[in-house]
Amino acid sequence: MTHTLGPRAAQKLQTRQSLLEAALRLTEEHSLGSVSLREVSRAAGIVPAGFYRHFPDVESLGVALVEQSLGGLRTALRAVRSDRTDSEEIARRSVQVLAREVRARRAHFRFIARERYGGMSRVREAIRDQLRLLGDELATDLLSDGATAATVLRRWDDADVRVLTSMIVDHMISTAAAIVDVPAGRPAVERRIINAASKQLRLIIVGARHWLDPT
Amino acid sequence: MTHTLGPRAAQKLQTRQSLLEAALRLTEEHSLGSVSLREVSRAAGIVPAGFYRHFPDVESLGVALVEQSLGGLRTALRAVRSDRTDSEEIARRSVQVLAREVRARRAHFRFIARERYGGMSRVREAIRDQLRLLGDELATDLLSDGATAATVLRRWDDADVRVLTSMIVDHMISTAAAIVDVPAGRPAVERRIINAASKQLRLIIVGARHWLDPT
DNA sequence: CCTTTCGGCGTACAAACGTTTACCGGACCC
DNA sequence: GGGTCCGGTAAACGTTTGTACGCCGAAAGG
Repeated sequence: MTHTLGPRAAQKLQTRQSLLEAALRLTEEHSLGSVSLREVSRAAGIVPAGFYRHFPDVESLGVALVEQSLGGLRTALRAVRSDRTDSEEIARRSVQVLAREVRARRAHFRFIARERYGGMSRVREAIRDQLRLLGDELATDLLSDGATAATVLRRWDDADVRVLTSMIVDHMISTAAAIVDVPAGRPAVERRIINAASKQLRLIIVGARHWLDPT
Repeated sequence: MTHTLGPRAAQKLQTRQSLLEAALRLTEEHSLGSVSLREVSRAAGIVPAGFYRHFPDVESLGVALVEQSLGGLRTALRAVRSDRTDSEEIARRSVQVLAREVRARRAHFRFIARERYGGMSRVREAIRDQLRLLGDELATDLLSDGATAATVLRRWDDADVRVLTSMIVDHMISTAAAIVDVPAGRPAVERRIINAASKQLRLIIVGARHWLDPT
């Protein structure tokens, strides 16, 4: 039901995408708040006034960027979890997929890490919303019928499950930020970070498994 | 051995402090990178040119701010851990102290959260160094003679201990960021965050305790 | 006491900024 | 085929920016 758009709308979308990519490129150096409207327009190859044909201000462009970035991660992670149910396996694969995603779209994740706490308020808000969604999806997956984690987690309070999943999501984003921060072309350092992240995630899982144990 | 300074140097220190506080106040709205030299000078009550008498640029001011902020947290946490040795107790008290510190110097922590990934490179670097120190101190405390955690952790690989402590430090900063993000005057929300953070920290501890368990 | 030091002031300037306004030309629609 | 829509352009505006220069007056120091 996607109406194929005429050359008109297609060209507009493409320019919009140029703006998004330009902003992404520029945020590798300073945060979005200090990227000027003129700067991003220039990098996208249009005149400053043209910017307003797509976004009312830079902040709105940021919100669009958030949705594009984290939306992609969400669908990627959903795919990972759909075919496997063992929690240890899910953990290991999740970190792998995260690392792959980060490598494939490094600038996107740098942007998210940058703006999560540092950005303008509407951008921060958009990120928080997307991360909440990520946590919700993780929770329903962990509680779903096939999941081995479900046998443990079903004995938990619902709120506690959310505490767990939000911790996992937080850890995921921290890991992404750490990977992004590693200087380009140092695979050894990156591997060390991924290794640590896997251990940390497994540690969370072990903790969850023994959460209700006596002593 | 602290030479009491004349009115000359005292006044200079005070102006410097005004600059730091002004920057702290301004970073509640935008990140340091988009705070202009003129803006912070104006807020501190001096003329733009006077700024150069204290810092060569805004970034250097940021580095000074990092040391003041995280230095304070480090000494506060050191005090907490020195008199108690039970890990569960340490965990609970650490979160309490963190919450107290955050409440007492909210702007400082907002600044750290903001700039940790979003800031200018030298500022990010300074934060990373301070957090590494925090992790190191935590590691030696946990391995020290009196600590109950030591009986478990001494069986670990050193690198794994560092993986654990860096995770705890990360979690601490995330918690601080979350507390800071809560709209002012909503103690219920803040309490919920602190509660969740305590549970998460305990979960980490439980995980660590059972780390080497079979299955 | 007389000189040096130095934190802060005032002025200046070129550059970059956000935003507005009028205009162009090709896709769009009837 | 003719009128309308609309993405992009060009020029102009008032502001704010970073940085440089010379000056002042009081503390510091011999």
